[in-house]
Amino acid sequence: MDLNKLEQKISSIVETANHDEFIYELLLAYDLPRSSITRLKKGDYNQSKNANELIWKKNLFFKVEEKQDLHLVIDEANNNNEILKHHPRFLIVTDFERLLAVDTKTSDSLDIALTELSENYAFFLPWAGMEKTQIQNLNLADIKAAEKLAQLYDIIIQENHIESDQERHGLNIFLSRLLFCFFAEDTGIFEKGQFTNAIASHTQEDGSDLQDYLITLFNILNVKTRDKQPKHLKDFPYVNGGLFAVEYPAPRLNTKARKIIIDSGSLDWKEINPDIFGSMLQAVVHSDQRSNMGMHYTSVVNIMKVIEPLFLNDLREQLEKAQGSENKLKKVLSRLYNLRLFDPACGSGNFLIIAYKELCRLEIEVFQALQEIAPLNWSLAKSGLKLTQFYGIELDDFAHETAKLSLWLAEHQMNLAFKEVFGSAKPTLPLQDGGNIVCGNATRLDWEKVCPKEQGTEIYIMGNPPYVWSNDQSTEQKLDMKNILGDIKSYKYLDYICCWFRLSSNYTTDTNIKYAFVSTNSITQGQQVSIFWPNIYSMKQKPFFAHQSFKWGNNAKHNAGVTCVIIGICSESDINKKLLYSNDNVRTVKNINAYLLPNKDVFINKRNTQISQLPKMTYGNKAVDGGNLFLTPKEKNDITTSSSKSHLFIKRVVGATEFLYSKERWCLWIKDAELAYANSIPLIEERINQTKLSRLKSKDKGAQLLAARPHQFRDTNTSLNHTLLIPSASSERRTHLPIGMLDNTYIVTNRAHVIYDGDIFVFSILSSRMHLVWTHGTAGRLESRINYSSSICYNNFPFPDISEAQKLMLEDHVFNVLDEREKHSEKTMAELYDPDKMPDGLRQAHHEMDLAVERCYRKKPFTSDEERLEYLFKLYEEMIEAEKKGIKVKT
DNA sequence: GATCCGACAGGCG
DNA sequence: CGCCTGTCGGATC
Repeated sequence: MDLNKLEQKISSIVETANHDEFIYELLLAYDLPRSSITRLKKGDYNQSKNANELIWKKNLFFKVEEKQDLHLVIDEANNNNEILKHHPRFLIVTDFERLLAVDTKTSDSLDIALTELSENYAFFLPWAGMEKTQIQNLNLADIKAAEKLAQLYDIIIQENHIESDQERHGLNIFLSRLLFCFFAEDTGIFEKGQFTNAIASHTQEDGSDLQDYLITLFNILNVKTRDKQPKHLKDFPYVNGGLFAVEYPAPRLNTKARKIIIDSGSLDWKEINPDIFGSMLQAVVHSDQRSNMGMHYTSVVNIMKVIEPLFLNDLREQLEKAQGSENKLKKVLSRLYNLRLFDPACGSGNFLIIAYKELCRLEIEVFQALQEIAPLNWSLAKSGLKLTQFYGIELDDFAHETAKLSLWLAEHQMNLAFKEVFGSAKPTLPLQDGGNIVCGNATRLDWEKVCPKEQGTEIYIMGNPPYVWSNDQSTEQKLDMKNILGDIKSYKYLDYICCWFRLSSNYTTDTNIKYAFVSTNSITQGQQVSIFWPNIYSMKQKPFFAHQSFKWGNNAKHNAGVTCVIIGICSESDINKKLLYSNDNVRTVKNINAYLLPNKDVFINKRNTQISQLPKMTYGNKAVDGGNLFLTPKEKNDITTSSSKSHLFIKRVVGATEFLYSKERWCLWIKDAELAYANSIPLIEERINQTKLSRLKSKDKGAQLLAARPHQFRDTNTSLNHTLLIPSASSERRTHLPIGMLDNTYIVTNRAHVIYDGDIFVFSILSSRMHLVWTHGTAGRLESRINYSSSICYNNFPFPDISEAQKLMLEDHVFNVLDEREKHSEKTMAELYDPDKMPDGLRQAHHEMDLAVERCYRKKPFTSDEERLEYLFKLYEEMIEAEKKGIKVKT
């Protein structure tokens, strides 16, 4: 929804629409379906029997009332069950002079002159699917400005030949300067409206001389003294500051572009949030990102989660302790001025901007405290914070220009805040040196050149670097990985973000510098942990605070689908306390390990044999068939009715979904010797051919080789008797892993792990709380789901050697659990193991089985999952030690 | 030959 | 559109 257009439409409705059409036009403006509105007009949808009234289920109650007081009318409607039973979202009454409205969901109300309706368009945005909770933290000024810019950008691209990097860079600079001017004329840097008024009155309507005009103007902004120029140019103040220092071309512009520029003057630029706006702008110049504007910018909430524990809380504490002491307060000031903040993946600079604003607020507090105790010395408060304290690296040229610009805008906003408190502030113009934002690849630049470690400074590194897992890394990124992480064994399994952790640790070595990043949680789970983190630990660096997994979220229309963690790292010797955050909880813990658990440091390595006396677990059968070897019940039926012998080649197939939700699925399962016969059935032959084609098309060499036997899955494993099944990905909410026990007629796919013909008692181990706790602690995750693995989770699971008698006893419990499941054979496994719906009998059977399994470890019962995990980690280490020495652990 | 993972992806209410 | 929960097969060792 284009908010600028919406606002315009509403204002024209108010001006021109006749009274009968008013409400329908209004609904149309919010993009409600035209056909529904037509039927509403005809009366089909109108639930009201009264004249001058309209009730549209779930959407609207509308009444025209020209005699009574509108307040009484709307209150009455809001208490009228005949109206409310249709659940209208909005109640609106009007006499076409004033308009009153109530949002029945939020109880917000509106009481305005009808002419003010367009300014209040946001009130009815829920009609367009935008809830107030969504809009609340979202500045509509940002969206509207970004939309305007997008329109302008599109015209410039059409009218100008922009292809080379240099041309693109020129355009980026131009947009950045234009933005500055809009902002400047709305916030007192220029005269109010000076920029757009000058364009309106001194350039041709067709836009033909606008290009030259802007080039001239931008040049003048860089000149300190003017004389010969005409007055309308001379009146602009001297800006400088690098923004206008170098002469760049301006693009050709046309009538429409000129109009957009002039119209932009009426937007609310002073309401712009430089942090978020920058991210939206980025989407303007990358048209592929338009649909998800700002998907990857970090929300202010998450930025605070990084900077507060990293340095802000410490500064606040110091300020608290300094209250009443001029000396101590002066120390806080000098500490503020010696801070250096460095974001090596800064995007459009939102971390730096938020940090800058927070430091300014702190500085204001310090000055207030100083004025209180020594008013004579501190009557003239003058901010000493400088943009040059902020450092950044950004790959994208436009984003890096935006970051520089946004820092200036933030500086001006903070100057205004300063002025509000102290009555005066340093002048914004001429612009001072900006932030040290470098455009380039952070993995290839020398960070010490970007942000030199000067004596007496206190440096913090922070940000939200890019997450790219191995399969998605570009050739370029793979090269970066090799350069930064190449010395680490199996580094190719790591996420791209590890480059930033490595480089930060290198930068931080032998200093008291601290760093913290928002990261994908996958580097703290599964296989990446033991590949990556020992390298950081060996540099004597450790996490000193961490946020456990939380779902990524910001105000973008479409959020990125990823679950994040935040990790703060510094030299071990600099840590005095460790804070572990989970959701809204904080606790001080003795240790934060690389899994971000409050346990001792462990690294669970992949291994391909079992550390305990347990049978081999493998992966289910992988098809790599483009879907052609799988059959729905209907497809299976089509084949079996076409040929009487075809059922010989069809088997029931089970992956995680089929197992958990009792879904029926079949597959072709053909032995080499039967191939000729199978091929004689046309429906089967067709599928085999399609499989071959699909395999030949694959980028993967292994898949291409498989094209030689397209009648089969890549793997062809089955059991003689029974199969234990563990879903590879499954919900983390369950209190027990849903383990399957299948007979030998089933084929299991690679969506599940399997133990073929293993001892029955193993079922009890896999189902146990002990194993679940271990799994939660060590396995990889799909977001927050369990991504079970054999080489990390199962093969490393410590379980004592037990006697035959104990095995028999565990088996009894297994049959107990299976019996309990059988009692509810109509239910799916997902229902049975839903923590809210689990039948009592099954829960009890599992509980007894848990106790039996736990007695294998020790006599004393476990009292908490933390205790269980601690015990398992300890036993794991002992078993690894013992294995090295070639002995067995006594349990 | 074996397998871990997804700035996800698909279904449902 | 937000919530819930696991497909499929590439990239890696």
